[in-house]
Amino acid sequence: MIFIANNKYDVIYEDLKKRIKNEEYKYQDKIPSETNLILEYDCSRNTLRRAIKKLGADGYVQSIRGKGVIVLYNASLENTLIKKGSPSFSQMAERNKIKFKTSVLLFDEIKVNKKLASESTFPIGTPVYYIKRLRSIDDENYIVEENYFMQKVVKDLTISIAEDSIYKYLTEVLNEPIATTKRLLTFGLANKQDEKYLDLNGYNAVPIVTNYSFTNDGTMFEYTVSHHRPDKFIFYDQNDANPVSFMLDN
Amino acid sequence: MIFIANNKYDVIYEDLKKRIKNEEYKYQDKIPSETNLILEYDCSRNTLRRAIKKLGADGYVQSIRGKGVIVLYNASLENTLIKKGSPSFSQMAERNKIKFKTSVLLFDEIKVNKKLASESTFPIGTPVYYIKRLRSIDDENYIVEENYFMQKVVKDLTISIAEDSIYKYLTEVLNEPIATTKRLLTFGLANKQDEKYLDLNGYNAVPIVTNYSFTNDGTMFEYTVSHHRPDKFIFYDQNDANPVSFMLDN
DNA sequence: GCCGATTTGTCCGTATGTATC
DNA sequence: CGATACATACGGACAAATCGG
Repeated sequence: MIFIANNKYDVIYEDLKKRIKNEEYKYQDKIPSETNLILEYDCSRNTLRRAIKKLGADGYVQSIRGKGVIVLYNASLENTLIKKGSPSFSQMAERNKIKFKTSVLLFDEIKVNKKLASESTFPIGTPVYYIKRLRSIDDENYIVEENYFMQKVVKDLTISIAEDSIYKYLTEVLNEPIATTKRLLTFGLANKQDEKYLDLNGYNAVPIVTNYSFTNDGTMFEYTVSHHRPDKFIFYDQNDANPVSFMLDN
Repeated sequence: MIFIANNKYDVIYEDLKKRIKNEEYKYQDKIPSETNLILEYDCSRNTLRRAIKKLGADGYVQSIRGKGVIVLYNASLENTLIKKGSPSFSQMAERNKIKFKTSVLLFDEIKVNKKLASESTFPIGTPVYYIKRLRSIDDENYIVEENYFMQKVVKDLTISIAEDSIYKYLTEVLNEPIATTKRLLTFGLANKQDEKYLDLNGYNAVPIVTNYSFTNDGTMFEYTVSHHRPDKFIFYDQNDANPVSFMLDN
């Protein structure tokens, strides 16, 4: 899949990113000043700064007032990260890019009961699809997950759609893009289902990702709990602002 | 600690956030249009949009072109998240806000060898402080961590500083703020040190957070590996853009 | 189905403030 | 102190999506 940048600031962002990755600007180098880049890209200051800001948010550069913009991207760091885990296996991108083989273990229509309501925040009585699926690649199982989808949003779901891609069905058929996902990562002792389906490889616990997804118009329509294979799980973030992790303290 | 917003857009951001949290604008409501908010806050469109963008990045709202800006923040979802883990225990904020009791298990000055170089990306031969520390609250141990700090940046470190807060020393004494941290989260089988210090509570594996921190001028000066208590570990993010998680596939 | 009003998205130009050297 | 660099803020123009009449 080729990424097409439609906006001017995205074009500039992609171009600068390419230069950094090609090490035209290396780790700890300064990139050219705003003034020079404005001339080069023939754009306004706002547009250029927007591109720089995005590079910063993605961990490629760091702006320093009065000095310039410095490259943080470090090819050798990137290599050690890639050694630890192949980016081909991005969970963020999983929905639309990676070809998981998906087996549907259970497919049902239920109404939200009190217990499910308290963990999902769906109102009691909401009609939802309840699905259990197994995700695998090359006959190795990586994820066992339970999905709850609001029937009001994800209309006329079938097993064969659930075996393909519900995300694709949502965006391409129902024309309902996913806007935001809030995500919680915890670790839990493996249950019988985990033992049955996942190669635990000596671990007695698994990473658990809880997802709350929102449609473009702000409705929380999905609640999903995924149990991951523990030995190959990696979570990476290069952000400095938002992600917050903490521990239970009860 | 009281947060003081210096900039106009931060003042607007904080005010709108407060209104959302007070449920003046509730989940799925539209907030007033740009035009109205510009009048209310007596600001330019750019300034207002900057505040809105930040609210979006933090997961509070979602903008929809042609329609408006919709509230995603859901008090009841927030409550279920808080039930799972107290935000008082934020790892992001850990460095400066939370009072961990810190015991120094080991304090040494070493030069980076080949093995350390390959996992940290410090150049071979770099002089670093090598520190092992145990973090606890109320006599319960939560984190065992190994730090490597470049001596060129973190000058004249002592055990008593390491027992207090290296972050505070960096910012307040050396006047060297931390700009960015890249973070990797994995799950590994517990070693003898984990068994000795952490209450594993039946788990045979622990969450491992690997940190690469950069100074304001773009130097990677810290490499840290933290082993966390597994039963109470939580990682939360409400972002849709950057964080990427994936699994090893070798 | 079209049109006009409303709303957010993109882009431009300019002025002023602040930090660095 | 002056030159350079990024940060904040203002205002205006046009594009694109949505919605109601």
